[in-house]
Amino acid sequence: MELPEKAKVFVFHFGEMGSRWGFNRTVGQILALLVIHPNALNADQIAETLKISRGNVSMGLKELQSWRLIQLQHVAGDRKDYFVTAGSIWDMAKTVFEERRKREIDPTMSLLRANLLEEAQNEDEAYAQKRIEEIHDLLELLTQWGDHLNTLSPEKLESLMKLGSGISKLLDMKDKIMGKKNPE
Amino acid sequence: MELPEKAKVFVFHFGEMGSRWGFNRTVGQILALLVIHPNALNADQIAETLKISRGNVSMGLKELQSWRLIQLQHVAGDRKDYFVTAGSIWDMAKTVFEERRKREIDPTMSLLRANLLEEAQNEDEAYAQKRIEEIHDLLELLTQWGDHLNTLSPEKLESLMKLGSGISKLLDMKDKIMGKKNPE
DNA sequence: CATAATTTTCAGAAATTTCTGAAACTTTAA
DNA sequence: TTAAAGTTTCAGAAATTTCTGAAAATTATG
Repeated sequence: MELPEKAKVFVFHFGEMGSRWGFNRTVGQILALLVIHPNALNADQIAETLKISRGNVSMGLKELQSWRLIQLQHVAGDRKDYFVTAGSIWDMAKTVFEERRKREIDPTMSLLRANLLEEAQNEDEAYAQKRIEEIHDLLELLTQWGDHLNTLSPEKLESLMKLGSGISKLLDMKDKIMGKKNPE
Repeated sequence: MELPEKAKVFVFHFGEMGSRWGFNRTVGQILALLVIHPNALNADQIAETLKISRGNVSMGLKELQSWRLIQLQHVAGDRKDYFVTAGSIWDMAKTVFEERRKREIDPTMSLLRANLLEEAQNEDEAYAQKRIEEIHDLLELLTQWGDHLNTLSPEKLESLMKLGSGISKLLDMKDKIMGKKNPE
C-alpha cells in the first residue's frame, strides 16, 4: 500500500515527534498511520506501507497496546489481527498524559518522598532538601489538578479551557462571593 | 567534590528522567546538580563531581543556557564562569513548558495547518484531514489555554489549581449568573 | 603585545537504541 | 492430529546518540 505524499509527511513527522512523547520513531509512525487510516490495518499492511520489518511492527504494536493507544479488532473471515486507534484524539491525548504520569511522575515522586524522609546531615543537605521539597510540591499540585480536571465532563472541561481570560474574572467573582479575607 | 549518597541518587534519577524532557543524561545531571547545590559552580567542578569530560560539560551548559534554565554568574576574583539555575523551581517548570512548546508544538501545528490547506483528493484523504483537524484543534486549545494561564499571577494560578473539585461548582455558578441557555 | 587561563569545538570512540529476519512459538482449521 | 497461517522473540547488525580529549579559539592579565 503506497501512501500519498501528504500522508507520508504527516506520518514521518509524527515519527520524529513520537520520540519526544516517549516512544521511538517507528512506533510513532505506526500510530500516525492508524490515526489517519479509515480502516483497521494488520501487521503486514503496516510493515509494507512503512517499509519496516515484520518483527519491528510486532514490537511496535505491542508497545502501543501497552500505552492503551490502539486496540485489536477482528475482521470477519480473516484470521489476521487488525488494529485501530483507541478512542478519539482527545481520548488518546488523555491516555498519553495518564501513562506518562504513571511511568515518569509517579516514580519520581516516590524517590523525592523517600529523600525527604531522611534527616539532613548538614546545611548543604538541608538546602538540597528544601529544593527537592519544592519539586515534590509542584509535581503534587500538578498531578492533583490533572486528576480533578479528569473528573470533569468533556463539555465542562472544554468550557473551562475556552474561558480564556474570563478565568481571571471568574476567580475574582468567586473571591467576592465567598468573602475572601485579603484580596489583591 | 564528592557528592553525598542522597544527592547522587537524586542527580542520577534526574539524569534518566531528563532524557524524557528533551535533553540527554548528562544535561539532566548537570541541571539536577545545580538545582540542589547552594552555590554557583564552574565547569571544572561540575566535570569532577559528575565524572564526565570537560568538553561534555561545556556542551551541556550551552544546552541548558539555550533552554534558559541556567544563568552565568561571575564570582569576584575568579576568572572562571560560574552557573546557577535560573529562577525558582516554578519558573523553571514554566520555562520547560514554553521551550517545549516552541520546539515541538509550534512546528507540528504549522505542518498540520499546511496539510489542511490542501484539497483532499479522495475519500481517504478527506478522512485523514478530518483527523488531522482534530489534532490541530486540540493542540490549539491546549496552547491557548496555556497562554491564558501564563497571564495569571502566580497567586491566582495557584488558587485556581487548588480549587480542586470546586472548579465544577464555580463553572455551574458562572453558567447560572451568565444565564447559559442549555446547561447540562 | 605575549602569555597564561579558560572555554569551545569537533573528529573519532564508545555507548545506547533501534531494527532486521530467521527461528520458535501459538492458534486455527481441515 | 497435522499442517498451514499468523505472531512473537531475540541475537546480532545497523543506525543513532552521546562522550572524550586534544587542538583551536577566545578572553583576561601583566
